[in-house]
Amino acid sequence: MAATLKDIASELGISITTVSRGLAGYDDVAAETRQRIQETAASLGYKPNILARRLQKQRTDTLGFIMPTFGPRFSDPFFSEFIAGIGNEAAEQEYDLLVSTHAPESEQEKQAYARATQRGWVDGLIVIRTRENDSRIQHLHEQNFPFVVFGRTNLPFDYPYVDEDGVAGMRLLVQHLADLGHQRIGFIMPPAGLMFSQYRLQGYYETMAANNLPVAPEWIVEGDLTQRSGAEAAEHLLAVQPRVTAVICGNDLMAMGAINQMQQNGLTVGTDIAVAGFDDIPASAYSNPPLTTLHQPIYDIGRQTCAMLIDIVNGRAPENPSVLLTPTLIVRASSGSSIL
Amino acid sequence: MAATLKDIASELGISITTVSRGLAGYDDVAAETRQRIQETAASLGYKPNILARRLQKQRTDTLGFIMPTFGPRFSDPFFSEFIAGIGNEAAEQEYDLLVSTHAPESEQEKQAYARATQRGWVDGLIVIRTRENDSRIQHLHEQNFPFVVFGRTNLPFDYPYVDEDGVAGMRLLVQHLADLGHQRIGFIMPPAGLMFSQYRLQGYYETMAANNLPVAPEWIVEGDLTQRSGAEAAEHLLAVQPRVTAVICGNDLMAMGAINQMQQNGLTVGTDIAVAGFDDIPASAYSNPPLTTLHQPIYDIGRQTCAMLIDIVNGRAPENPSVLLTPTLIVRASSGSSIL
DNA sequence: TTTATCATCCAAAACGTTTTGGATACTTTG
DNA sequence: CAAAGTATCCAAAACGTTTTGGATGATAAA
Repeated sequence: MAATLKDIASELGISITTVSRGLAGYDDVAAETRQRIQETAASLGYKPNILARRLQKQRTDTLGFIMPTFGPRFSDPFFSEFIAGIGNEAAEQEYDLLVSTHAPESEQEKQAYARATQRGWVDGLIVIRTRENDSRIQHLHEQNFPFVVFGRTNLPFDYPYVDEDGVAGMRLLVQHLADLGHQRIGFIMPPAGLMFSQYRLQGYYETMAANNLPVAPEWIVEGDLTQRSGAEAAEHLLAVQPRVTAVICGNDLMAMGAINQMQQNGLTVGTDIAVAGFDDIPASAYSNPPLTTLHQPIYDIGRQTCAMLIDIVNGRAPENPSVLLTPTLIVRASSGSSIL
Repeated sequence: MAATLKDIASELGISITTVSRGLAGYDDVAAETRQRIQETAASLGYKPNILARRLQKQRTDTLGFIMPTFGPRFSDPFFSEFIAGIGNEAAEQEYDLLVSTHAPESEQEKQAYARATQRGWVDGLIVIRTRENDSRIQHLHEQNFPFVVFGRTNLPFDYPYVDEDGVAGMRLLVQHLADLGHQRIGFIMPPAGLMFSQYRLQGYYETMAANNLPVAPEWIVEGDLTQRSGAEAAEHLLAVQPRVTAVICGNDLMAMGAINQMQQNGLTVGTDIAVAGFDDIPASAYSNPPLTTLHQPIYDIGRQTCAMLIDIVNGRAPENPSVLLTPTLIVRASSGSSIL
């Protein structure tokens, strides 16, 4: 059905080699011959078979991205934006992007990584949402398979990564609230197994201490990054007396859940209680009240991560294999004004 | 470096054929031989080369999905959820998912579709956000390339699709508002080029007429599905006198932008003015006020679309190649109570 | 005239798998 | 004992490309 090099060659009565080289633009084929090759190729509707080409070239020109997500009802806008970032960068550099979703630490996830490191699947992988002693990174490192991580982990070897400085980010948030006069500041933290939770928790402790503010253990509640868990965590937090006057949430989604819960409890967010998020997803500017948060350039991080991976896949050393970005504080109404 | 069938064969002093068939589980290889093959394969860390296998089998076991998105700052949660749906279904049926993003109707998008229909790229494509005389569907149909559409278009041939009944959906929304006593109902519609806009607009007109409610042209404003455009559209709408008492938005994101804008203008949404959205993204339950909207099971639609495509790719006729789903109305506080 | 250079072409190998169509030797059946 | 069946194996072709290492004849330089 579909035309191959052989079809063009026999149509023209020349060799497959010449057709291939003519199409590829080598200069050892006469201009006139090339012309005829191109014409026949066009008239036959020739399209190269990617698989054959890839098999021969021993590379897939494809990057892989395995999203670590829970359950079906899943729609963190973070992922849309991140995929757009890596996808656009990949497309510009003529790479394909293979995407799959698996629950973190699940058997399927392990299998997906095992498959991905098989020869011929993808040339490199992007890893996100790092975990403690991240088994994925361990595996990729052992297999000596090309990868770049968005995030860091506590494994005793080097690997290329892009990450935001979670400690610095939390410092900005806590300091902002402390400056407004808050003394009892709660923290709805992301899942403890995630590395960025640890950095943010560390930043929280450090900055509270730096301001001579005590921390009660009940002020720290763990969520799972969904609105629902934000609401539940807020419910717990509000029951603790004396009540916290400010709450920092591990991401914007949980912040929105928390705000909703507080409002249902009759509190006015921004006045009775301050709330801050983390991520600055587009929705955070349009929530009611608009959300104080930390801006992370997810799209750009995606691009940068992907660009770094493409460098590595091509054997080029990235100029900086350890990128640490400082997020910027976005103050909106949810954190209110000074309560002093 | 990596072990191949040839390595195993020469190690064992048997033929490649036998190794291949032994590994594949054919019964024309002795149990004892198979045993030895498996052991050597394991000890050599053999992993089949996917490309070679695919080239031989003449299929990629890969599905493609080209997201039609604008600009960089893009994070419609719709896409995360849809990708999770098709991704999980694909993974379960052992298919890979190739994802890329391109601006609708752009040159890159055309190229992406042209590439995707090349032999060896993907076995089938999923198309979403259908447009009038959708060139993508036209192209795929002409090429006789396997695809399934989420949405419909106005082309004069049949193609497999899953869609929600936009007319019925709008009927539910308009009727809900009409029943509450609203007579001047605005519509922030999605981009006119998208087919679902047309259905929703049609449902709007029909149901307004069915309730003997006049429609002023100024009540219909077009947005681009982002919060920002929802806010801008609301600004326009609020300037029209006599003011509308209710606004239906083409998706939840625009509804949130609109609500935000109304609140900035000092209106209390749910009391002074009613607002409804479309999609029921998770955030809509946690907005302030919570959003009346139409629920669409995006994740399930993704799964269903993908399952249908896999059927088609394998030459199985899907039992129902034209699925039309009726969304369900979710009433929350943003539409308020009766104003009569 | 001989040698070197150049322009143009191509046969064959290679990438790593699966499938086709037997071959071989051994066992069972009539 | 011959014929048929069975179990086990494999050489070669095929998938469609790119690359290697020349071959050929014409032209330019010595």
